[in-house]
Amino acid sequence: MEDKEGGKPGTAFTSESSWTFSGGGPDSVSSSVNYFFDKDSSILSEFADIVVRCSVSGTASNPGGSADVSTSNPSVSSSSSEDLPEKSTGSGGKLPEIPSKVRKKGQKQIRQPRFAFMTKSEVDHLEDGYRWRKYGQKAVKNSPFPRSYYRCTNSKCTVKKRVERSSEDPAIVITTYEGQHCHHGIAFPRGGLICHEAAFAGQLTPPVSQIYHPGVQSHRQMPPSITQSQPHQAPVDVGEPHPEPEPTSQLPTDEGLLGDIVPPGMRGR
DNA sequence: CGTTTTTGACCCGCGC
DNA sequence: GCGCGGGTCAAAAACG
Repeated sequence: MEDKEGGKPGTAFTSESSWTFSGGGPDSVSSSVNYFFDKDSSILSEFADIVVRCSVSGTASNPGGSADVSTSNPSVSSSSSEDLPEKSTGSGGKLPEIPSKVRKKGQKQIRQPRFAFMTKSEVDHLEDGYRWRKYGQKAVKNSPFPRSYYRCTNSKCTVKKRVERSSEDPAIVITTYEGQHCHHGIAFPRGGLICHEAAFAGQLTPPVSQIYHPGVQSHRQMPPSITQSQPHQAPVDVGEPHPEPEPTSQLPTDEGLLGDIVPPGMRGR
């Protein structure tokens, strides 16, 4: 599967996008964003340190994204920061000899910085510039949609990603990144670099302001990312495969979305 | 042939 | 203490 072209996955959104970003944990979440999926918010808050909620689309329930963002909320959990000591991600755990897998899980793995955001997209797996390998899928209790677990293909990188659809809105994809990439991005054979979004994903720690890079698009060298049931997304397209990052205008793909996620306030900063 | 996806099973943490 | 839900691993299959 590799890449088929990352085509442009979904893109149904075009209208305005409203973003709500909250950093610093649940507190902020509750305070700033709540108009869209309450439930989700709880979920997100659960996730964690940073939660970025983006609702794109049509519903436009948002007044304009202009503001709710607390703006600078660099409070992005400082705690998690830094690189976590390492996680072996459970993988290391499975020792063939040990009857009971002693995974890190047992040790209560250290919580890695997590970053969750919601995206309205048809595809579940959003491209962020990194290569991910799916290692599991599980049915979620409250949602008819299964949750997929991805891990960065870089052997040295232990970043994980969780993708699930909102039970409230199937169109909303909740992506949660966990951990930080220890590599710059993937240098795909095609020669692309990584998009900042990816970086953003990997740097959950730093101030959000840096996280978002609207201008950056990606050169999708990654697989379409359609996982699971979705055979292939409709060729929506809007964009061209040009490697040149566009100023965030119309981001055709999810990645674009990511790039677009930047709340107005943040962009400036 | 190599890599990724799929699927079932196992284990752990938490709540009741 | 038991059950439920969530998260991860591993083997097999599929795909490029």
